[in-house]
Amino acid sequence: MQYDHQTVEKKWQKYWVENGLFTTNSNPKKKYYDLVMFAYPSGDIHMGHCKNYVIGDVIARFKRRTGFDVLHPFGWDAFGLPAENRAIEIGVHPREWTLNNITVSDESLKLLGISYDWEREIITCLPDYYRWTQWMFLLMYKRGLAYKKEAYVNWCPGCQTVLANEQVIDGHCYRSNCKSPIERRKLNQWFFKITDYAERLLRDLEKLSGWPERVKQMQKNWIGKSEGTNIVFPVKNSDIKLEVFTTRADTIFGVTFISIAPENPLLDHLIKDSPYKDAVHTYVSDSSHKSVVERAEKEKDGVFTGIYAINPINGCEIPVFVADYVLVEYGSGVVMGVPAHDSRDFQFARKYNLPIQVVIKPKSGEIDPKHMNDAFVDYGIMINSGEFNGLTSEQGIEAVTEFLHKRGFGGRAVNYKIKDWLISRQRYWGAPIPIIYCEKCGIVPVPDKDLPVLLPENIKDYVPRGKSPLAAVDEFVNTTCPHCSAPATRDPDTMDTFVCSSWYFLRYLDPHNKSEFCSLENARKWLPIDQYIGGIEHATGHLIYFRFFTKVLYDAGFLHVDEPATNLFTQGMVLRNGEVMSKSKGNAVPVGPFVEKNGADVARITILFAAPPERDMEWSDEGVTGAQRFIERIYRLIMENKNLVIKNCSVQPENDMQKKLYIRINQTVARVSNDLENFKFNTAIAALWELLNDLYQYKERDAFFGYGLYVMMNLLSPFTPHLADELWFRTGNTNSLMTEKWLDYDPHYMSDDRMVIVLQVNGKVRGHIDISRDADEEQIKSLALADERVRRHTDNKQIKKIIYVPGKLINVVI
RNA sequence: GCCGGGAUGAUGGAAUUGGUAGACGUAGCGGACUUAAAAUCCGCUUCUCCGCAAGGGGAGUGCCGGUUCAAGUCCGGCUCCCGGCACCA
Repeated sequence: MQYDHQTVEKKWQKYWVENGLFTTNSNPKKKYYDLVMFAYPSGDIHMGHCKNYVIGDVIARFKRRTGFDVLHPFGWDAFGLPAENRAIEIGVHPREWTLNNITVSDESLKLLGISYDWEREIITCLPDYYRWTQWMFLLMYKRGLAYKKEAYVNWCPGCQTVLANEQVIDGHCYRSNCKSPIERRKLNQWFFKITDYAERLLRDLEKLSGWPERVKQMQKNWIGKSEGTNIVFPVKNSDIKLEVFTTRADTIFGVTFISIAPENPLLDHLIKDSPYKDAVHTYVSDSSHKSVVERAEKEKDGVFTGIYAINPINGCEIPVFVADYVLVEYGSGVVMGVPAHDSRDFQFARKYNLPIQVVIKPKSGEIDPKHMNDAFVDYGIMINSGEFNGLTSEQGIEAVTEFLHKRGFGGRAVNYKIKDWLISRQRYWGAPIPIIYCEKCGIVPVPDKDLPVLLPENIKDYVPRGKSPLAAVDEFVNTTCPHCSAPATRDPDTMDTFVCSSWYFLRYLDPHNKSEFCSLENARKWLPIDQYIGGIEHATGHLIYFRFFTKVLYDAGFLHVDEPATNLFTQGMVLRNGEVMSKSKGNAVPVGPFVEKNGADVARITILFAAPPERDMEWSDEGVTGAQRFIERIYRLIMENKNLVIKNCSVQPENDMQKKLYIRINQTVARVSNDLENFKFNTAIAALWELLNDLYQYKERDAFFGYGLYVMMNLLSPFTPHLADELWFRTGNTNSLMTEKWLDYDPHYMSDDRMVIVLQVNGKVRGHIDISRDADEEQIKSLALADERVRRHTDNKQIKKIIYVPGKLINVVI
């Protein structure tokens, strides 16, 4: 009896859609928002992409059967560079390429039987969607969270555009087929002020108990909160004050120089009368030509500015250097140099023969300043520090900060590593920034009523040349000022696609709303996301951005929640031959042909059974073989016995064999239900496999056998929905299992009334006794001591004690 | 450097949180069915020692040590691997 997956799968896919089984109940009583990260349409999807979707689908199908109104939508993150690069290569319009990819990929998802509510599909490159992306920009602008500034930014020479910090990996472009070394350029760009939310983004991580610890830790590191002191160093013979940030105010007596970043805007003013002006300019110019990586890897160097600053704690004069190991964007872009207690400062001081003044000694022991090889960076006891001598570093930090604060030389300060989010991109295929520049009125936001600012379609040249291709489209750029109607120009840049993806989860809630991105009513119905599923690679990008957007919308009164997702699950990747599955590596398994040959349910089992879902899995032919056998064996067994299937077993088990099977059945219901709640799909399938093996072994064709078959097909439905529904149908039902309530188990038959007690002597297993569950401790002990194998080890020995773990084991200690 | 996570048979992986290590699958071996093969069904498979056998002993979850009647699981110290951040002052 051969299982004809092709016919069966098509039939049920059609049935599900025609009967609206994937359609969301728009008035949920008990809502469950099950969301997988949407996708970039870079071609047809392959099995590597599908793991995510299969996991989401299992959850959706399970939750529906346990009484939830499930929202399970999908969509496409459709703007972005690959489409544009394709356009440059082969001349097809990015829109056409993207929409084609979406069409074929949607088809593949349907072939796998993923239960998306297709009526809610969203595509970010369509004006209906991106008008709201633009609206989000304007909201940020109105709330003072979008601003334009001239700044040093990450420039990708490959993509010919700027990138956000989150898109620079080890000094290189994040795009896997670019990876160019990032350069620094000073450009006038739009930023989102995510730093205003740094503290809340950090603090609220505590609320996210349903998020993996790893992701929270990564976000914490990324936000990088650092508490310390701002210290003001007045400049000698000048009104300029240099402010530095330090976490080690206790080392202030050891400051022997100050370093300022070459890009620091204070610098020009500082050196305007200095005789060392030219040398400084040369140094600044040199370092501006170095890439981020080059600067990080070279030896620390700098140049004296000819300027001296005054240490506010003791009035000492100290030289000011320009040094490009100082980051302009962190703190104030000026640092105090304490060579004795900071490794970088130590190297710098050695190179330029600056004094190394020891002011902290270890809590036990001494430091010999003459023979130091490196800085002493640990906390210790303050020395050579005047009235502060003898304080511990912890006390010293407090005391010095307090001292300076009282005298107006600074005070407590907090710094974050996270930087404002640069969202301008000098590329075509994105949502245009809805801003107009007017000579008279300056920066003018496009009024809401004029949205969307349409991306022009008739563009001839996509090739990036350092500015947006839109700058060359006169019909687009030239407009009139919304304020004064004078001729004006549009911003030619488009937005980072991560802006589009920061709010997409809201559009699903109300995808056809023409007047709002989402009504508050719909937001209240569905938010927060109950389960979000996606890749770990988004930990410090998208997963921070969408939290940021949620908080801004909450503050503006558009949402009632300030965190988007209560639970997050990060799935592992799909590998083949040891490498991540991808089209470009040539190891991808395309969906269409695989499903044609083996079936969607085989694909689903292969993915789910190979490894726990959070771990990387290797796609192997052996895995496919196993999944195939699993499905065939179930089909055969149930079809051969289809007349025996019964929905409940009203009889009580009469013999041990029946009881054993009935217990197995109940245990399986419990195990599978529990595993489904905990993302343990591999062990859930293993439990089903055990039940299957037991059913094969069971020779009686009685009610318990028939019930076992019934339970089997029921529990299968989240994993292999086509097979399950087909069996359900063939055993006399006219509906889909999707609309059947999930099974309960009979609590009276969860375990045998007999138990197996493990017999140990000194912790070593020596035997077992099979005994009634009501047996008391004394009875068991005496049986254990009488056991032949136990006696072999206890005879002629003195028994010290006997440990009895109820229902489990007995350990005789000799 | 800092912060996470991990290491279990030939192999993917189980193990109710301290209580029979190796569930389930794959591969391999053997058996049944078959003229034969495939498929299917049924068994065996951590290493090692004693035994013709039934059976019995010993060791074993990266390494070393500890706690405990009992450790893959807890504690201390390492080794290696993977991931994140990294000139953050």
